[in-house]
Amino acid sequence: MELKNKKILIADDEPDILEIIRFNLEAEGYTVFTAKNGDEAIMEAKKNLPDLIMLDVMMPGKTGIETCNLLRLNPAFTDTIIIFLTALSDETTEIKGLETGADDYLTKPISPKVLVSKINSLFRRISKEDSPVLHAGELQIDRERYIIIYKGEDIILARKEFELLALLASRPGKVFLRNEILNQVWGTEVIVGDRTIDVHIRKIRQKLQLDCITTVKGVGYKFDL
Amino acid sequence: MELKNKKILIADDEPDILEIIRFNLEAEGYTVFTAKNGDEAIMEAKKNLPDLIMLDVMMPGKTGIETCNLLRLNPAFTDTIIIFLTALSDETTEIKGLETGADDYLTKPISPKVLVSKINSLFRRISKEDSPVLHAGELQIDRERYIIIYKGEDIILARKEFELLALLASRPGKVFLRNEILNQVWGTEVIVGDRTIDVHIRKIRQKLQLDCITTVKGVGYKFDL
DNA sequence: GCTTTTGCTTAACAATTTGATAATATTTAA
DNA sequence: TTAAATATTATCAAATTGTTAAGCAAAAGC
Repeated sequence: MELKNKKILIADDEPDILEIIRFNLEAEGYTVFTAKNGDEAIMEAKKNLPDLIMLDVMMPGKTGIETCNLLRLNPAFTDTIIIFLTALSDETTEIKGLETGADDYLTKPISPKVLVSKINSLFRRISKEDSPVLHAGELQIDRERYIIIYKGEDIILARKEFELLALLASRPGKVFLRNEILNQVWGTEVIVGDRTIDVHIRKIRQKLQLDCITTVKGVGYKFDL
Repeated sequence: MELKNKKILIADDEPDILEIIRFNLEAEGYTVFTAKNGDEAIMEAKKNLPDLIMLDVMMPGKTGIETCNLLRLNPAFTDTIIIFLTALSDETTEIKGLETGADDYLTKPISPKVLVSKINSLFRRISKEDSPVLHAGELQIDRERYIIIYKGEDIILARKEFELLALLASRPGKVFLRNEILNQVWGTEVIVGDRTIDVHIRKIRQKLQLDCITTVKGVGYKFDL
């Protein structure tokens, strides 16, 4: 479920719409934030730095278009995907032409399937990070295909091993404390013994045949090529 | 980057614009040709038979609109996608209304993201209308006739089996979470048991006699040839 | 209208993989 | 050196998926 590392902010004045969209996108594995109006959307955007922002065009206070223009003024949001939600009735050329700084638009009523497929395809086609592949030297970590590629060879890791390696490799050089690792890979509720991490680290080292994980005694582990 | 087998011709008198567009489209995997004016565009079009032609409206000599009209007279270009590039200032009703024989238009200044997404979506629209057949290696999935063709043989799958395979094959290599599968194939309202997906997967594997679906334990399934 | 077939789901069980632990060996830093 | 931390290994339980058969409803034949 937490496979997609993408944040989406939705702004709409109708709570029902917010919930429907939230439900469907969370089911897809996205992290969802919501806002009731343009001002709130801008605040949330600055706070959470979403990868995609969905703005209802007709909102009390600032319209979606005004909100979009304000967001685009901020360099932090030049690369953010912005899409509009519009009722069929106000589907003007302006929105159709996407001259508003938005990347796409959706018409209400929203079909969950269309919503999800559009969002997915936007991430797939527009996002600068087109593939969810993490490159670290000769090593590629493909979250989508759930495989490791080392020198062209596919290496298959079990889930915990994969998540653990992906975490470490997400910030090469950074030392992850054992606690951080436990929280990120196992979650906060699960309690496992002391040696569990070690065993998984060992399996990764074994399968990769590559000395890329360094032990920092008394502290944690780090990934380095 | 995936290689799209599509040719795009761009005509604009400003070399900078040509290069920006060329760069972005080539990065997307398109093959790009350029022309400095209307006459050159017509020559290049005849020579390379592009799938899409992008014409600046304001060009010395023939305007983009005149060029478009001339191209449309030639039967070779009746099915070619033609879009206009226009500055906001000369965004006349004529262009907006697309009464010119063009399929769409883009306004300058051009956002690379919008450009790429528009081009992609135009191709997507056309290709979907053209053939609802999904090719994946030796496998063809015909959404319209609801059949699978493998090495020339027709394989008939039941509806759920078909939809499941079509989903997985829509993005070869991508691991679909069980949740994603349930949402896409069964919908969000329906609740089915744990083993339902497995049973359908098994039937597909059985009927296809082909090891194309890989289990990623604890994660989901993926299609790979 | 009745029967047969087909498609879908479920349940029960088998097979497999994964992950955690314990026990032991080894390494490291003070 | 020595206590603490980590590595290694084997083992076992739990989680996950595979397989099969059966039940039922809807569709298709007769």
